[in-house]
Amino acid sequence: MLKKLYVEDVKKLPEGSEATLLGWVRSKRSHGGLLFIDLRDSTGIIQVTIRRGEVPDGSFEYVARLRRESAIKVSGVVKHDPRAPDGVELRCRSIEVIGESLDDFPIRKGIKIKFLLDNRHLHIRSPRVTAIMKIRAALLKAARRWFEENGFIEINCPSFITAAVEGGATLFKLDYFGREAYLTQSSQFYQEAAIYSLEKVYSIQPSFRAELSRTRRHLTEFWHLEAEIAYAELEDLLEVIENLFYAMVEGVCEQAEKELNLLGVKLDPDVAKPPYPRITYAEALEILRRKGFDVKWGDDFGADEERELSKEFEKPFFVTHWARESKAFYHMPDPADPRVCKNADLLTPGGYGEVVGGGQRIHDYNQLIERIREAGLNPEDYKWYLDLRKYGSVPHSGFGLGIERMLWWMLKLPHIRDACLFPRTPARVYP
RNA sequence: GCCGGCGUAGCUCAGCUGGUGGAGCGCCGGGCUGUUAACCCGGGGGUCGGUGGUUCGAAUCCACCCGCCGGCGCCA
Repeated sequence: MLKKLYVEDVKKLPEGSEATLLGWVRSKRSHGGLLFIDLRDSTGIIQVTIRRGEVPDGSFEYVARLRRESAIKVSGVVKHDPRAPDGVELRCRSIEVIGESLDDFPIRKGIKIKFLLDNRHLHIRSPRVTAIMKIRAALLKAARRWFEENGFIEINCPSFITAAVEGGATLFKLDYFGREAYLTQSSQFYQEAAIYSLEKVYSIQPSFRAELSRTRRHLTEFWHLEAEIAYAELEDLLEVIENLFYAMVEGVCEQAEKELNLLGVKLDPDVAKPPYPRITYAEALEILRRKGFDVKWGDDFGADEERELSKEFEKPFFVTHWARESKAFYHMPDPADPRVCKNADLLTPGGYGEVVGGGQRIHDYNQLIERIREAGLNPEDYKWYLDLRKYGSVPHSGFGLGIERMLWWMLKLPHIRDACLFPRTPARVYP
């Protein structure tokens, strides 16, 4: 490796240590014979001071002309000095240019969102985006760890599919060697197939939605964490969801404390500590009606309704037993009340809304056919999915969680696209 | 898809009762040995989103189109 030390490491070295750092020139302040460089790498920023006469002939003048984001290699001595940011700086002895910026770096303070998105490939170098991506990684790591500890097997499902999960018009259609195919919007059906051998499965992969939804909580491509569990009923599922959710929040708090501080986010894991409040759809309707909303049985909640509802809670909360007409055909009708299904959404407090959706699936062959017909769909289109109910079908439940939605809530991000490296929205497929 | 907003220098914007396009920042040149995305002096930089129309004359008025932003519906 060309690089052995990182900014984070150098900041911890004792006074007088010699160190060599490779990084990028985040900014530069010139004072004639004295030059300050803020050197950036994946772990942070350190000030480098360069004095004329203390570096080899000619290199001072050369470095003084370097543009922002030039890549450099600096060797020097660690100096603890209260005048430096964080009280530490690197006094330069020699400096080498690795990759010079050929042009003025276009990203700086005060730039508006359109330009930042057009230049996302450069913007992602910012400490803020860097911190969010580290938190995202910590979140996924915590999820995998929880699944691992609880006996789940990670599976990978196809992105090219032929049938919709819910038969909507929200699929991206594509040409598959002359045949019509689509990009997946959920791995649920494949997971349901997998439980007959692996029993408890999960997957983390992109889902695609061709919805022209211009909101701060929609992407056309998002990372979908999904799980499916054999022999699990709704109650079992809710426990899985809240335990996993808590483990993910806890994991971020433990592993990304520095990044949370950098973002100015105060995240208390106790806000996600189970058990979560549970209300039924019928109860949610009551609350909304009390607040003056005109909501009828069977209506799904709009953004305003969801926001108002979420103000009633401090913790994430479940809304269970939705009206069967408002949800997809595969949800299990509740034998105790056939007007509703044994399903649940997990909503986050503070108006951030739905992050998880799931429930118990219909496992009876004839009942599923009946529900497919009721939904105005053709059972022929769901042949292999129906097959799963023909051979040793068992009760099972599953859910899907939007990774970016969870980050959006957890970090109080202004927009869900802030939770991904290269967000995809109806208006953006570049860079 | 619906409603609203915006598009002028590299960036952020002013200019909009029609009369030869401006500022701040950045950039370039010069100065400065303790700055905190420093400071001081000087300089270059434009198909005013596009097309058409009204007019002696359009960044400015009108029509259409394109692009993006914000919100709604839909959802994770």
